[in-house]
Amino acid sequence: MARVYDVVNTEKKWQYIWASEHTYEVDADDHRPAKYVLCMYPYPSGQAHQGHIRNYTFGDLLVRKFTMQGHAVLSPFGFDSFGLPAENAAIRTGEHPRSFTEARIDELKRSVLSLGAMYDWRREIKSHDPEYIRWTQYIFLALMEAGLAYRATAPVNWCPGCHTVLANEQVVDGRCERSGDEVYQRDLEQWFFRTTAYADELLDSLDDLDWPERVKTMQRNWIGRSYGAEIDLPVVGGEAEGVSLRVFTTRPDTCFGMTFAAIAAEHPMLDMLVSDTQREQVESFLTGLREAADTSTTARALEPGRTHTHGVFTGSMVVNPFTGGTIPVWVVDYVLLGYGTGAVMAVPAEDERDWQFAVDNGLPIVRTTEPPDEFEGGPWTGDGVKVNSSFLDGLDVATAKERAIEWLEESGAGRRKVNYRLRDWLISRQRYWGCPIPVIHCKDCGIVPVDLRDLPVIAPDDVEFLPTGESPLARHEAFVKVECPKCGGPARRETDTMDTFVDSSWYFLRFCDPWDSERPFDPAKATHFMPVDQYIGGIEHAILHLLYARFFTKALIDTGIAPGIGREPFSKLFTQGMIRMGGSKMSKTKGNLIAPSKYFASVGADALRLFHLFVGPPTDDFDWTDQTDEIIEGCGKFLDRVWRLAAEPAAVPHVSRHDGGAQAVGERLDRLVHRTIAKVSGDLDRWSFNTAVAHLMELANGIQRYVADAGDATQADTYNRAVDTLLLLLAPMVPHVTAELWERRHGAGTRIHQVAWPEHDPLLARDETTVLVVQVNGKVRDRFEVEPAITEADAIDLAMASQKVSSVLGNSEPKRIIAKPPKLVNIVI
RNA sequence: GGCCGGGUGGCGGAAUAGGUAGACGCGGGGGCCUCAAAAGCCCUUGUCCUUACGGGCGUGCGGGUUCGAGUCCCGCCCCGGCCA
Repeated sequence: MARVYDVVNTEKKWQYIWASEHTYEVDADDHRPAKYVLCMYPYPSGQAHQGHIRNYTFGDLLVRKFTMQGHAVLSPFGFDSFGLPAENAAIRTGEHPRSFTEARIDELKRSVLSLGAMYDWRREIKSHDPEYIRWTQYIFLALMEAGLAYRATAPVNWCPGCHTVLANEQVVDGRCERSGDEVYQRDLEQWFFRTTAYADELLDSLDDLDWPERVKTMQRNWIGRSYGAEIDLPVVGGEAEGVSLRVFTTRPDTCFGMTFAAIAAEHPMLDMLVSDTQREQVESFLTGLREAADTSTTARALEPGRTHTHGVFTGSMVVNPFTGGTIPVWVVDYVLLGYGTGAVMAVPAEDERDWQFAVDNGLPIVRTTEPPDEFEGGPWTGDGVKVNSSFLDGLDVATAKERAIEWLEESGAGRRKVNYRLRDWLISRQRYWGCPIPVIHCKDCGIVPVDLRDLPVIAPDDVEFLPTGESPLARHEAFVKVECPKCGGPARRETDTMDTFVDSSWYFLRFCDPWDSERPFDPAKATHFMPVDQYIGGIEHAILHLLYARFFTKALIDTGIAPGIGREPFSKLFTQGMIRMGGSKMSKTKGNLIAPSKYFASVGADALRLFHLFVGPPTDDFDWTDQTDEIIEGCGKFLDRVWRLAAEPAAVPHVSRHDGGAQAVGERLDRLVHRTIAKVSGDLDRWSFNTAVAHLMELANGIQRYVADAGDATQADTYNRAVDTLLLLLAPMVPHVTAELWERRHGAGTRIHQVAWPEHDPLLARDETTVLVVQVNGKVRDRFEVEPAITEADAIDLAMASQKVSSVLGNSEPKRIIAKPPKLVNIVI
């Protein structure tokens, strides 16, 4: 597409100027009020994709606008550079993950620079940088000392072929996605962060965050706090006689309806509970489960539409402490070990799945809540009067719950209990390309932290990447064999690395002071910039990343690493929509990436940025289609039009002829200018970028119309005011072309992005006239141009005088007239 | 199954407090300029009826509230997300 200016060189010129003038580098002692705008730091996957472009366009718009509004905006950039793809590539091609990753960082950085997005590159962070590793490890040890990092056995997805743990995403149909081996659950010693210690705070303080409700709801569900009771059911007879099976329930009011107990297949007590007569049946049930399961941890949870539950009797009986009666214990496929105690009291009458199970297996059903009259049968989970429940009879559900818990605590059979769905965060990965966990295992001293002076622990480069999947570190003798820091005896270094979510849980704090060589960051500098005023990223991080980052912030405050900062890291969160193509998310794996480089080289970064801003609401997903290139070209054409309007101010003569007509059109343009300032400023504040662009297009149309209407009476000052305002309002969106035009208009060395954001004059921004709509029975019949201050009486007179109205009215008398001056008069007949 | 979004021209979308539905743009049609084309500029473009003037219909479907509903309420269909 032919353009009216040299797009590529203009953009290169300004990118060079901005970098050399350090405009967007800010420090903690800056006198201007601080703002912190942050886009989620990316995994370096090579050239930027359109999702990145969209993200950084939004971020840069805010950075530049806030700067024009007088703020010192902290706008850092970094790379989440540890992770699986680099390691898998190493196994495949033999290339070291470091060189693989750094090549991709360079590529991504080039895209970001070509976009003209402004960052304080002095602060750049890479997760795999030894300095960053040092402080990540330092924090790990601090959490360990505070009891927030601990070691425990946990069931993991184990691939026997690869000798490694797999993440749930790596398990496809019960098999390892790479080797194809059948995956099974296995217990392994692993490191955890005690996220559950903050469960209540993580949940409760969501209320005050200016985040999308959707994200807050997802986090609330993920934490999943529920109030109820824990009940001990004593086992009678058999091997487990005298032991109690502990169950959790949110419905202690239904205890009198408990007709059996159900436990998860992995429950540690299961073996003890299985009687000799039932052993064979239970074994075959468990084998069947293993075969049927896809092995993700939630595998056997009910899938949509699944109506049948399975299980077998264990042969053991337990006592229902409320009734004193005995009930059977069944092992079932619908109870998961990970939730509550891994065992539930089954109340078929008041729980969907218990009902289904009781019906399938002929177990008794006892209602304890009276369903409403019109109820047709099945489980009733709502409120109602308690029945068949001894001392609870006649109460409503909420009161009965309280009474039942009181009874449990008095009798010692149970206690009030708050349960969470949230688990502690398992951070161990049997991987090479991650931050090494800085501990040493000594036979005599146990787990010994690496001395702070010896940090960072860096994985050696000379490891073999073999397609076994086993961590290369475990086979590296020189790395593994160490002296115990405590006793000096022979010891083994930990070979697991940390989940990459650990790196991303504190990078926004390191950005505040990335040069600190004494500590992770200076708390005073962190306090100056934190919290992040605007955090921008994809909805895919709505749960884990944001939850972990919140956990870290709180934990770093409580361990004394970050005293003084606010307990919530991100005041405002914006989650942008996805770019899709052919119905699926645009991604490298799907091979449907549209590289931005081709646009940088043709229409330019400004046109691409304008397109992303203009094409729809930033929250919405966007479908990339055949038509998309035409829209991008349209954005380029608009910038050409701006260029023609703005390039040569001298082309418009100052004519001192003052005829009334010319003055009126000039005034009309002035009003449009001020209305546009008001609208665009408001739209940008509420993230309505698409309408902001539309209003700027209208302003450009208005300027063109002004020249056409005023002809040789065009006033240079009126014209120039309008054009300058257009450029200023466009400057955060399309920085290169506006910077160039501004310099041409105002002289060498002038910088549009250092000019103050325009303010509107409320008097001028007000409409001089407005359209009064006249309706008859709600149908529009006529319109009049009126003054905004028109009185109700005048409006009605005007309406009644309308020819069109009277022809519709005919002989009918108006029954009622609703007047809402100056917008509307509705005549009802 | 539950919860949360969403459904508006040929297309992306606009309508901030219940008051002109379709801003702005893409695409289409016509014109000017040109030897011609590209670019640019101007007009036009929801749909149906009408030569025209004008009128009917129209925001997923069916009801309702209201002087007035894309917007609020009830029921339903479809799409997306999250959770079970």
